[in-house]
Amino acid sequence: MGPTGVGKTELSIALARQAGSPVISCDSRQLYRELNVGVARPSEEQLRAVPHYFIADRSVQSGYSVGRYEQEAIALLSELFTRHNTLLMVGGSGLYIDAVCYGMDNMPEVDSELRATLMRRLSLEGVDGLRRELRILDPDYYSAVDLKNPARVVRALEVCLTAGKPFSKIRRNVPKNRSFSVRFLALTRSRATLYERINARVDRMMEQGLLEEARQMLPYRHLNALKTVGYRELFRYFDGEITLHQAVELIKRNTRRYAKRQLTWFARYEDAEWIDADNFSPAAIAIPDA
RNA sequence: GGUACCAUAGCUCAGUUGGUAGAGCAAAGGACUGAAAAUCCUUGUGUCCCUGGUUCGAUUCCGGGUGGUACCA
Repeated sequence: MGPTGVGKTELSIALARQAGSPVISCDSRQLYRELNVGVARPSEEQLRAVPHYFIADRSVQSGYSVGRYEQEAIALLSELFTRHNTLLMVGGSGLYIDAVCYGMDNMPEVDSELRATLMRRLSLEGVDGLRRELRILDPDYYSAVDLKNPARVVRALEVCLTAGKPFSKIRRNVPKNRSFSVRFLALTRSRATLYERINARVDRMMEQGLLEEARQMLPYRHLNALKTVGYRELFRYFDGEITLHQAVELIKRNTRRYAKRQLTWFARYEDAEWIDADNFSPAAIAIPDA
């Protein structure tokens, strides 16, 4: 794991070879085949060097979610573990990492109409109305949740309404038993270097055709998959709301902020081994017998 | 070379009728169970250019210096 732009992809190839493992991606955006330049997908060459999973193998229209990822990843792992002792998982999506390592509680499938209705109510009455309803349906969660965060309130409500019981009764927060043990390697760099790399990478993405890639995604801008740094800013440019230069600067800033959020997330893995990518060689990591 | 104006946070600037200062942006810290590259919360970081003077006290007023900008030569 590591923040975006820290150098996970490059390192992953070397480590995968060392471990005799494929690379199992844990990235909520590189999943999509339509997203390439903007999500810094590994190069053709890198993909050829080692087998990769969960890279570019579904559509932005598939309505993917962490829940599906957990199921598919666990199924894949148990299949691969029949042939491997050590598997390498690489990615920066914290929630996806948690889903694999600790599991998600089993939640009902929520009808997209219900979500849409709640979103409509959100824009009409604000969070207040939704909060009041949550207070009735799930007082426990109401007192625990960040009530200012509409995403949290909406999700809790839709689960309550679908399941017919409180969200907090379903969200048990008990780690699942997994048949493997996990070693967390967290890559980091000095903040200054990380931010320089991010800024430079955004410029490179623009040279590599991010603008055109984003233009082709315009019809899908309402999908969750496209609520992504690098695309949404360019959508605003297409709308004539900001200049191209402004869009690029915003992509850099928002990517930096994203990296910061990732670092905050990773900081809670108490047993993570932190690796300074500024001076490091793959050989420094001892991979147990592959 | 002369005249005028400016010099305050990383940047752009406001302000202090003399009691060591605050906005925007950038940034920092945090939360997180099917949107997660998402969503949300909190926070002002400072030789007020340097140096003398006046004053109980100067970032503020006065002199000098340095740097910048504009105009005139």
